[in-house]
Amino acid sequence: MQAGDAVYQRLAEAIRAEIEAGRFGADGRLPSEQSLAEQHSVSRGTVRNALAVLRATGLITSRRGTRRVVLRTDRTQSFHELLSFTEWARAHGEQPGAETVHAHIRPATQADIERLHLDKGGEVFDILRRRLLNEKPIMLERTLYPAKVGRLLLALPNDSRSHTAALEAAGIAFQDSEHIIDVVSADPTDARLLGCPVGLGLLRETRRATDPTGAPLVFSEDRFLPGNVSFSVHNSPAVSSLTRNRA
Amino acid sequence: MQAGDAVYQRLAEAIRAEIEAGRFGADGRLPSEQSLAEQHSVSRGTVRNALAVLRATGLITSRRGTRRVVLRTDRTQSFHELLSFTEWARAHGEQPGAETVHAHIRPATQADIERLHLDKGGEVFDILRRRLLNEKPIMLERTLYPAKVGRLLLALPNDSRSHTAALEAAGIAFQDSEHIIDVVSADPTDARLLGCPVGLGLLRETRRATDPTGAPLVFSEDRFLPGNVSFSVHNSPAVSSLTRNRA
DNA sequence: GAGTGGTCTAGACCACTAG
DNA sequence: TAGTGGTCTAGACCACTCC
Repeated sequence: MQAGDAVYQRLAEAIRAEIEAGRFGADGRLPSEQSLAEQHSVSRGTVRNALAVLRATGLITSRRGTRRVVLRTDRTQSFHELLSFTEWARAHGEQPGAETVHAHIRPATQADIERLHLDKGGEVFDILRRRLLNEKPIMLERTLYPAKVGRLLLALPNDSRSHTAALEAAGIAFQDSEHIIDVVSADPTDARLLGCPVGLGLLRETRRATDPTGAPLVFSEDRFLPGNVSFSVHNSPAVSSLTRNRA
Repeated sequence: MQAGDAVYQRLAEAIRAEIEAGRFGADGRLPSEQSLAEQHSVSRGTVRNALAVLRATGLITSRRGTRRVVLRTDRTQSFHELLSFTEWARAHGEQPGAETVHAHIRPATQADIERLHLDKGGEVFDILRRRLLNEKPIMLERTLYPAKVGRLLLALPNDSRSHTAALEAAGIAFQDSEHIIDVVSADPTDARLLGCPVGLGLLRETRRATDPTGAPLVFSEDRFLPGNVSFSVHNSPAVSSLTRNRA
């Protein structure tokens, strides 16, 4: 949503907007770095920083000798939409919903201590929510916040509000996130709350987000009913963010 | 495997090796950009290029005001390991295997034409392989190559050799890849070849790789038996390569 | 041969962290 | 206040694409 302060971030946003508006057409060629630099009165280095952002998301190509080419003109997803189910659903023009199954502060287990880098004897804010899309349940979300973060959330009355947005408004900065994607078999709780048979294969996304110091802000595990969502990743040799792991 | 020609790529590799060797310790602080530049007799810009590579893979942090910190010391995965099942398995010290179910050149369907950007009336090299890990079947791999690429592969006698490695040896350059991950229900063919019940939820990875001009080199769909592999992605606000999609 | 993106340099200023 | 990474500039040379 908010454009960054840096010139290259604002420039990236401007170019992205032009691409989405079809300014260069699908398969269109972008202006040269040189001319973009002149048009926006910045140096070539700044233009390159901006284009690197778009390159990393697979929006444009990059190849020595020829102009950059537009690969897609569709809306791209922000980092925030990846962390917030609510923002993601809204951006897709769908009606997000949430029903809290439970939400309470409890002592951290050994696993929690490791996942959230807590001190021994720490507490966590443990939330289980059933997520709806257009009033149909599609996902079960188990979220753990360090108690310090959780207490901020407990002050919020509204169940349907985005936790992520609320935390950002409170000055909590999300810096990095690590996502693990695999399949898990529906247990009796999943089956009851999602209305599916026990043993059905659910798409699972386990996620941990950290603040700029590397301190974990949230650990969560989402289980999606099959056929509702997929995840996609763009990769190039220079920056490879996806890894395949042995389970 | 082969380090790139660029100074920053070789430097990134050198620093990565030092990290993996535990040179700075887990949670250790890296030398400043300034001192790295002096040590390696390069400019700070080149050092920053190198560190950006490590940053993108989640190996090190990046935060204004403080030294960079090592996040992980474990082996990182190369772009090639993401494209080649064989290389990936070997890197994990496991025994990869492949049994070809079928492999033939056939006319492209309409779907193939779109996926591989073929001309009307084009042909594809269609391969179905059962993949083994330590002699146990774990994945079914349906691969489509444009006939032009496929003919290169047909010249190879050995079934167990990595197709990706063979193509690279033949001068084919992989530039970008797009991966889509979701769950799919095992059909009768999957069940028979993987030895699982029909309807079991399989982890599916659909992948398309392109050459530097953006021309598709391969389209493939892998279906993994649950519990064998997972995928992980590292994301940060500046470069967000993961997206969640509505199926 | 002209134009393009990839790489590298050298220097500058700023925002932020930490002692 | 000193040190650090983030950003921006200006200029250079090269590898590559395409005419």
